[in-house]
Amino acid sequence: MSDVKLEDIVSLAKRRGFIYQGSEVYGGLSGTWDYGPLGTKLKRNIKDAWLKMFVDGWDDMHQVDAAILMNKKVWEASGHVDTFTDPLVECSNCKSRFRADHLEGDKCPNCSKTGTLSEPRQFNMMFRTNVGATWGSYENRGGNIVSGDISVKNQNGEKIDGFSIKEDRNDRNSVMVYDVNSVSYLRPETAQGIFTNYKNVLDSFYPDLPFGIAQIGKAFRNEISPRDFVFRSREFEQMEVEYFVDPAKWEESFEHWRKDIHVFLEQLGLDKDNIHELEVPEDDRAHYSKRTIDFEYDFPHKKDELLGLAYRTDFDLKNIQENSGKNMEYTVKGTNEKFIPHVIEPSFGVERLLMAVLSSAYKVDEQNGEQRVYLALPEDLAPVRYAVSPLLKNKPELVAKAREVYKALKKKYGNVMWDDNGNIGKRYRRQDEIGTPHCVVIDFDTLEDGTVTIRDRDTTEQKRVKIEEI
RNA sequence: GCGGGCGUCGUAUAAUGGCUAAUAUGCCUGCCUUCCAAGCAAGCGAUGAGAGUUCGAUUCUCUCCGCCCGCACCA
Repeated sequence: MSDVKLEDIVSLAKRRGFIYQGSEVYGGLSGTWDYGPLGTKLKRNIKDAWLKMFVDGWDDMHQVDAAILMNKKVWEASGHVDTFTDPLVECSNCKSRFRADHLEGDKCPNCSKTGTLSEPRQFNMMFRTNVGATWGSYENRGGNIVSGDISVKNQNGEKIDGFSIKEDRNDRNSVMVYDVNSVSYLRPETAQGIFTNYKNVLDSFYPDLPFGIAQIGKAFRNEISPRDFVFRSREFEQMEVEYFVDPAKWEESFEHWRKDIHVFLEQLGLDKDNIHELEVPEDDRAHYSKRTIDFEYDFPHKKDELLGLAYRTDFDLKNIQENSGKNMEYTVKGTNEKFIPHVIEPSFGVERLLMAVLSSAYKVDEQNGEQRVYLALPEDLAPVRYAVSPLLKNKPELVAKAREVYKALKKKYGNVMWDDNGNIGKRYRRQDEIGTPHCVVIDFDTLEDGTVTIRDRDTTEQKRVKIEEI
């Protein structure tokens, strides 16, 4: 288990400019987090590592970047509009909640009253409207009105469930209803942006099977209770691949992915002992999946899902073919064999990886009798790779030389920070906390022989090297 | 969503129905400092938002917002 406290991570993330509460100046917005300069860099490095490994590192991988807003039909065909809900019911008497499919009859299992169970569902799609809201009426069920817990009729008198609805405070029988025809959903997964472009990529490249289409992008879910820092939020970033395979060979590719995922996680510095594979049983799998492995990680809050690997069959392409009328078949070159490819889908959450990286890198040790906190980030992930300091900042010749070294390193590596704050010990501690692997210090010897000291974050040891050798 | 707890400088804590809301750290300016949070001096910085009670509210009450914990949920 992780022995780092979540609050320590949150505090450091805030203090050092990794992650801030979303909309903080206005009191925040539940389930949103903003990334500060270092958090943005760390996130970028994680995404780069992923691209390097799975897109650049695999053959026949094609990256796309689809629009977040998509035609409504995408989500109707994918099954999300119908099934992407939590089938909960609530007792209007005792307020307890239950899964609708676990109940028998209309008796509340908690307080035993009958006829008190509502007909709610939590709609997990987020959406935006293209035009302003209109006013409509709803069937008042009595008691407290809860958004998502009432039904709304559209202009044709048909019941529409699940939309977030705002009460008119002046008239409790009137609510604001969004015009259904103007709705476009915020994608709850990036996958559909890939499937909808499958045909386009085929037309441009016609890659041999197996091949993959990769995408990194934001996704949105109307989570009931965002929780555990950035672990579960309403807006998050996914890195997904749809890997198209011959249905007869899906297991081979599945296994390939499974292995590479472990390699990747190790590269991020995650401890093998904290990573657990969970074979998801049929009952818990998504509606499209024939096999799913959840990769779980020992987070500070608890063991929880880090990413998923799913065999998605031909569910999506088949749906698209049926709903769009367009042919999604793949023709094997040479044999002219035709079939709809099946799909292996590894799905990574950037924030979850970031949280795992932070919590595994968070270390506390003792230096000269004092507690030291440092982030043992892998070199490629560290937001700052080199910090450059003059040993003393009131000696112009040292400062000038240090500036020179800084400029050269900055040009070479990019993520290099100038630091002349306080004294040298303070700088080391500060750089430790943001996970800078190397501190370069220019002293009087540098002026003589062109060598500098490089101090290592994890061991605190220093050695002298020529400037050019860095 | 329900129930419980909480919300004070960037961070970590203290205190208070009435005095300039304190301490450490941080940040900033200057001095000093020849390698692991040294020192001196000056400065910056907070009661989540709104309403109510009150002569007076950061403190009491209510609503909202947010965070944490439990339940539930997370195809």
